[in-house]
Amino acid sequence: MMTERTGAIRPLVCVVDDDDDVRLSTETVLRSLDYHVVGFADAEGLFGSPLLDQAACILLDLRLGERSGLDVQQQLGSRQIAAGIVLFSGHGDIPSTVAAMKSGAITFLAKPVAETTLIAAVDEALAHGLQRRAAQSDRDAVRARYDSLTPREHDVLDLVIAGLMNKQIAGRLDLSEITVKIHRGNLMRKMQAPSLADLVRMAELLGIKPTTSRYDRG
Amino acid sequence: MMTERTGAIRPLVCVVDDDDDVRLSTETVLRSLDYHVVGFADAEGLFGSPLLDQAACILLDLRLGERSGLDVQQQLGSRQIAAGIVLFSGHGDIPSTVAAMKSGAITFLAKPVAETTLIAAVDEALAHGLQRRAAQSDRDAVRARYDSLTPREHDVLDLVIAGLMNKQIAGRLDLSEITVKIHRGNLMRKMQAPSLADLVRMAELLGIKPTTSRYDRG
DNA sequence: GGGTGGCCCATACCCACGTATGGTGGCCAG
DNA sequence: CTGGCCACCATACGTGGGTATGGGCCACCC
Repeated sequence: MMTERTGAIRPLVCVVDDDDDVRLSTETVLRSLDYHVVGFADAEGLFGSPLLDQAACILLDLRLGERSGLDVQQQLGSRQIAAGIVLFSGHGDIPSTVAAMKSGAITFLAKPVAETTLIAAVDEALAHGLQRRAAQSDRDAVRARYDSLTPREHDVLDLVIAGLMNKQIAGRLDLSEITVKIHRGNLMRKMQAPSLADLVRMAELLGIKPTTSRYDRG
Repeated sequence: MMTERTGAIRPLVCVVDDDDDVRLSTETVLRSLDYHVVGFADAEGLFGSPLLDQAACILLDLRLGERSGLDVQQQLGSRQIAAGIVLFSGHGDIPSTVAAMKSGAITFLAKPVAETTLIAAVDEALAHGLQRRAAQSDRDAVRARYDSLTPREHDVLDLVIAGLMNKQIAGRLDLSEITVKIHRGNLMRKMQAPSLADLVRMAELLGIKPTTSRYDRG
């Protein structure tokens, strides 16, 4: 699956809690089990850290000063952070739990958290985070190749993955068939697609839906 | 998207609660808003009903006599019921909520449920349920065609979607190239795939991963 | 025993695909 | 203004894909 190995990155766990006692003790527990842990007292610290992009698991307190952990979670999502997120709280309620889970949290823990429970949650979050990270780096690589295509190549790709023949593509784009062939050959090379099947899967990965399809006009 | 229209099915909402008062009042509220509702006092009633397959939304009490609503939810999942599931409970706790959401519940409501909250949850569950139902019927249709293939056609399909040329497929399966072409033509017809691109997407839909790929042996 | 269906193969033909070679024109930046 | 990139097109050739025609072998079932 083309997983990325950027010089043996140890999976990173971020602990975000404004309560120093809770945060530090959590960090200590995890470090004793050989996890790579970084703590933050607030959301600003987390978002300001260059380590954020390496996080594979983020433990997030529901109450972080003025902000809600749910807001932070949303923000992590919009920043494309591919980490498994675990929320925890002393006064957690059901609506918060539902909101967190809907936004893709791995789990929601009630303080005080038993050590075994914590470990299980972290492990699960790490697994998800690493998997998401791998998937995302694959997708980014394909996306980069896709972005390197010229506008015309994009047009052709779109119709190619719709299953149209070169002749039909030429008709749609008001081109000669030979020109379509050239664009097609170029985009296959640029996308590094060994075959049409691979190209279709790449397009699926990028969420590119084929336009109209199968209706030709000579 | 090939959505199925089996004679104007009105989306069905199932209410499962052993408390008659709660169940009946919920039914009444929903019916007054023109939802199509059926109530059940226990899980046995639900699973025994022929209406279950038509359900697009299931409201499930967390406590159903001896059984947990979570068990029922699991069972619904293993029975391939494509409905949006909403759990609700008077004494809901966070672990239950997490478990429900992990299993794909739309939301988890605490009793007593405000009417607007209920409606919002039902609408969301219905939307999910109907979408899942449509997706599932599409997938089932493709699956049926896939199952109609002969073993040899399965072999060939597998290598076709891996992007191999007929010549390479013939080598792998120790066949003549012409035989591969025949199988290929037959499976394209049986799968009702207008093009290779569509075949690849069908295979993706069925979760068929291409074997090895791109390594030939002359 | 004859029918059905799966599996296999050959020749032959046509079309689709890919690419090489060679050329035109537009646009923009150095 | 020249070099580079994009877009466009033509002829030509080789290969890949699809299908028709015709045939052989085997297993299973009525």
